[in-house]
Amino acid sequence: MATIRKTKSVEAILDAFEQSKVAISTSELLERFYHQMNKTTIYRILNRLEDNDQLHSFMGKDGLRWYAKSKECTSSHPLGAHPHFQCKNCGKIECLPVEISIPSVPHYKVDSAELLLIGTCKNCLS
Amino acid sequence: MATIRKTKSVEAILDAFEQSKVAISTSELLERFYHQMNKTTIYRILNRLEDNDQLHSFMGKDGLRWYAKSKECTSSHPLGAHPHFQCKNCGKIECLPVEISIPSVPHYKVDSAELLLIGTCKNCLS
DNA sequence: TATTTAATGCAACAATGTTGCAAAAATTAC
DNA sequence: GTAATTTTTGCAACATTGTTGCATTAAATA
Repeated sequence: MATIRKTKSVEAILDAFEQSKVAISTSELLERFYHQMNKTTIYRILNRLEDNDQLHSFMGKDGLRWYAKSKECTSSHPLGAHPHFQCKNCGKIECLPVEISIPSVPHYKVDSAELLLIGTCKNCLS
Repeated sequence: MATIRKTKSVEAILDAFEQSKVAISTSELLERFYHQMNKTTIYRILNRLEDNDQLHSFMGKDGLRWYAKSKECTSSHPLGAHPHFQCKNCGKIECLPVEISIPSVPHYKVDSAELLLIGTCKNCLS
């Protein structure tokens, strides 16, 4: 695995994730960093950070790709998967700090799982 | 809910799902029906059939949208969700005939869930 | 400092999906 | 059956998301 250089662009993107408690969609990242760096660079940095396990990505209900920083828990569990929660109202996605048990399927080899819960978040309920 | 007319295009697409045991990605549907109907028509039929609960859709790991016919089980369970299995090797996605229990999250209202299992399918294992 | 390696910008492209509008097809009313 | 209404379709144009090749720049190493 090639090492990742901490360039200004990489730092800026990593910083966005440090600041954020929720996942960030690619489209928001594009908007946010469009003036600082080329979109190709944004995509490439996201890919690199995901390859490097610093970020993880998954698809939202609407077809957007979302990124969030990988927490410790991710690496400590081989089949480690935490669910994501997408709010129908505000659209935000959060990583839920819960471990889910991945069902096994007879005759199939299951490596990983993605669970997306859809509903209304704490904020939008009140 | 507006009624869906069973035009030739609609019949052709529904037929594809009757024939298929696995889910079908949008890109495959586009390829398959490109010569029979316009791509706008394809997208619109898929949307209509999903609104009508004849098909359900979900996102694959790679960012493609997949469709499969809704089985009886879907409507009988309000939170009804069956997991999907995507094979890393052949790329196919199947609906698993298993019911999953959707975890509840304190302070959140959960309406539905999508579970995508990723691994190697029966076919590719042998 | 020179050399090597990784990262970036840019332009072009590809795939997926949406929109408005006019034409065609299917229903319904008469 | 014909006319009026409603739904569906085709088409062109557009928007968004993402990728690729290549030249350039920046960072790390020798």
